Amino acid sequence: MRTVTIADVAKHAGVAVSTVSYVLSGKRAISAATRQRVLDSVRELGYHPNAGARALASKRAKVIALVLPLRAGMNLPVLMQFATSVVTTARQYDHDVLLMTADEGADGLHRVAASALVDGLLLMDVEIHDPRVPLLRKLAEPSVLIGFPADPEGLTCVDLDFARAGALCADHLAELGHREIALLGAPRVVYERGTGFAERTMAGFVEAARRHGLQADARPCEESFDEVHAAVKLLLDERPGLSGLVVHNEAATGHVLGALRILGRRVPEDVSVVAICPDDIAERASPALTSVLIPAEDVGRQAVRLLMAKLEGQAVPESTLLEPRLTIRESSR
Amino acid sequence: MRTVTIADVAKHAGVAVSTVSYVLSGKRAISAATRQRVLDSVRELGYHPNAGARALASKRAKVIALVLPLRAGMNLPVLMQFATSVVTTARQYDHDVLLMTADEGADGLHRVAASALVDGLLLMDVEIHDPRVPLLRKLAEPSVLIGFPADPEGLTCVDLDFARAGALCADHLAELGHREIALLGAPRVVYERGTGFAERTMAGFVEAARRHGLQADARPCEESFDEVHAAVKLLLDERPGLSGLVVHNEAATGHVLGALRILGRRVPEDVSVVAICPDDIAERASPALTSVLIPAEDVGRQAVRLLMAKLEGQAVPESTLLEPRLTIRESSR
DNA sequence: CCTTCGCGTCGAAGCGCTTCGATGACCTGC
DNA sequence: GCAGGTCATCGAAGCGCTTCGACGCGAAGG
Repeated sequence: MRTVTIADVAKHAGVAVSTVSYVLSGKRAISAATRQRVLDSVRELGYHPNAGARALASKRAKVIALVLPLRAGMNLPVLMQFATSVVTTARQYDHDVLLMTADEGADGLHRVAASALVDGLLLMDVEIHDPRVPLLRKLAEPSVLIGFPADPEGLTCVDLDFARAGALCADHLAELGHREIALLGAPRVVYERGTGFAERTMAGFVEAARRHGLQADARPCEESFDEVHAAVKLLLDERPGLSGLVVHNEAATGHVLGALRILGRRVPEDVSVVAICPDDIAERASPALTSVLIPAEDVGRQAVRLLMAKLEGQAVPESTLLEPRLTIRESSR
Repeated sequence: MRTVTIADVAKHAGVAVSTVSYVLSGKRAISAATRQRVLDSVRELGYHPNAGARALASKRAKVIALVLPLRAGMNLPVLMQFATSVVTTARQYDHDVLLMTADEGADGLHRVAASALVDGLLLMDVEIHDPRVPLLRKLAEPSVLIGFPADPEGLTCVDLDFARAGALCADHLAELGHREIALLGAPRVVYERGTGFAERTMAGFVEAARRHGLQADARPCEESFDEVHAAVKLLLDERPGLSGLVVHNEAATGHVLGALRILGRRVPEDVSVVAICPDDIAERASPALTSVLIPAEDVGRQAVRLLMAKLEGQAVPESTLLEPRLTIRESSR
């Protein structure tokens, strides 16, 4: 069973090859009658354009690269949600997604761009001093970054507004009347790496707390139960008056609740807890956690949209910050 | 800056286009001198073959599709590890990976195959009665499945030997002298969906326990703390003599430990716990869990190898089962 | 009535690569 | 010294598609 080509369709419909092409791309007017005849033939023969040929002739592969970090300390469920939404959104624009891991590094980006395998790049988990950023500027390949490097000048970046997220948590706790609050963040290594989002959350939190005149405290937090337990214990020992706790560390969220239980603090009676995490985790915890969700889907969708706009040659804003949303559940009062 | 083509390289090296092609593919003998000259030109000009043109002419895109499920109840970290190892291994064979989500369904498979976007398919999380399987047979596109459908006849399937994994746990507990043991599995929905691996683990466990003359019990297990707590409590109430517990549910693993702690059972003094999960989770738990690891990386690597072999036209075994490995840590004695 | 225009369609020229058959140059052995 | 055989290289024919310019035709305009 030889594969069906555009020539087969043309013959079957009794038109020229170019006519079929124009029907399919809509780049020239075609009479309704002809269009219908062609479309029928396409369906009947089960025609699918050959991707390579199309890419070669049109210089558009209809594929974008998704560069995932896949390294320690990352938040897998969020990453996954994100990847899903990227794929889904890309498909809506009739594009496919090539998966790349960051360990191919800059060479990898160069390779896929130079070989015209992809039309654009989507980089996740961009760091403050990301070695890929300078290359990106050189390549002049359309790209969108998730996260912010130190100097976003001339790039297109999307992210949740983490500063606002941190602030939102502090606002919420302040509103409830708490006077002493703290934030438990990502593992130390994440800060050392200079990943922007973790720092920005802390900064937003501290700043908002200061504005409200609260006593606040923000520190990294490792992910094993024992370390979480130790950290929570230390915190409670040092700050007896502490009554509000923000957790921005998915893996640790459950452990924090466990540690509080063991340390004899009730949630929310003794300590109010607010998490920054996806909704499903917050809902599954017990008690269900008041949370600021990380809108991975929105970010993915938005990133793809921006990239598509760039592929069309449209101008797009340099930075897009997505507004966080607080959902109140059982863990805060 | 026009992009460099093979013709540019040919001119620069003073040879024919076909000679450059043969140097690069190694499909015909080329004198050492010429080869070197061509290679130098390639480097100097920074030449990267155009993927579309190559695909068109050679009928090989050097891209494989990775079809991920991305639905509820899946084990994200494992999935991620798996995806990483697939990408890495594929790159070793000079192939790239196109990411597809299962919700594109059979149409999606058909599309990428018919458009020659990819040379082969890697399907994850195959179910017993998977709607994609019949299509796969029709397509005659080289493919490898992770997991086993009801009838693997004529397909190529790879998976961890879950029956052995379950058995290994039972063996281990029997050896330690436990007489009453139980297995807490995946959420009920996973069994209802007919995902093979969960069932096979249970079967292997039960069978091995029977062989050792142990009293055994295997049940599904949800993933919220409350439900896990309830399930563990019920189990201990019903089976006071229970002293060995196997957990085959990543999300629940931590909660089981928490529940036992709350219910006043020490691990491993009162109850020995064995988990079936990736090593990092087992190590991070406290106490560190004796575990059978899910070798996601091996599975990914093996799957890609098999697919590449098929692309070369080689015959490959219908089914490949990867041997599980038990690592003894602190949670069992 | 003839020119002009726009619409719908066609033919052909590539896009950059692989691959097949052909062509020399050079060696071997009788 | 020449037929036969290698070895290295070349030229050209596609692969299946897009796109540009051209063309025929009926409608509109003078």
